[in-house]
Amino acid sequence: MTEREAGGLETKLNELNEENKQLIKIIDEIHMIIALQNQLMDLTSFPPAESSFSMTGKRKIQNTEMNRNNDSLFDRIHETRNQTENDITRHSCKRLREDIEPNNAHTTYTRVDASDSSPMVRDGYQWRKYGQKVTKDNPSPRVYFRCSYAPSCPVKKKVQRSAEDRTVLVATYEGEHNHSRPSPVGFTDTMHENTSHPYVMSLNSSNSTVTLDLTHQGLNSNNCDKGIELIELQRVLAEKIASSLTKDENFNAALISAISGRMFQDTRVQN
DNA sequence: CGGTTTTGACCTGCGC
DNA sequence: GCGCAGGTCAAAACCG
Repeated sequence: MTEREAGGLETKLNELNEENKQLIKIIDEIHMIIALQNQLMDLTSFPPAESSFSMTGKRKIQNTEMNRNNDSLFDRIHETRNQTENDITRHSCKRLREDIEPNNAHTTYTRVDASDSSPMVRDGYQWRKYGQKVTKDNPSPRVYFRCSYAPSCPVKKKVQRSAEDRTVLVATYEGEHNHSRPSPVGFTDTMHENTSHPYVMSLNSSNSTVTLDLTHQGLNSNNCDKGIELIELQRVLAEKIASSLTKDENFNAALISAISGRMFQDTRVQN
């Protein structure tokens, strides 16, 4: 191989690396939108204040605040969605994470191994257990966690297995972390959790675009049974997406290039 | 030894 | 006022 050919290849690899980074960032944005959508679904699924749903005084206050925040959350989701669609089109990589950090209580559903008795939901943050209680409507104990950064960080979460499907962990988060995620390791787990809500995803492999339709809100994530259905929906969607992508020659070529580029980069670092 | 987990006791709100 | 249920506290045990 001539020096000129090697230089050309290296330039191309660098370009592919850059494109790969942009794609990763776009995927991050998509997951952020899904997380935001989850919050919206949870908020909109709360019963109205005058409903017969039994709540303590604290819960009533929380609901009032949540309803007040709904309009602005709708706007933010719409705005974020539009921005991400534009970003995908032009391969922009502006991050949205700081803008859409959750500010209210929200619930996530996580499917776990049935043999796994641990109530831990890995979400990248460190938690300290401070209580456990068996509730009336569920034989599985509800476990209470506080953020390890407490008392400076006010975030709490409750984790309980679903009464209907014990392979599903229902985690309810309250408050907002006032610090950065201590470790990026758990982030993919969080994304996994946060995909357990309805959305319509379509793939256009010919021009390498992915479109998320977040307008589909026919399902209510507050209902546990539907939460489980959504997990199944998510699984089917993921399979279809994977199937579509692996059949696409352009995607495969890009993936191979990206991986080989990364390997080349690692080799250079080691040298 | 310091941080975390366990677990029974205690507190609070709500319905009757 | 009483009982119930959910949430929190705090001392002891545990662990790295």
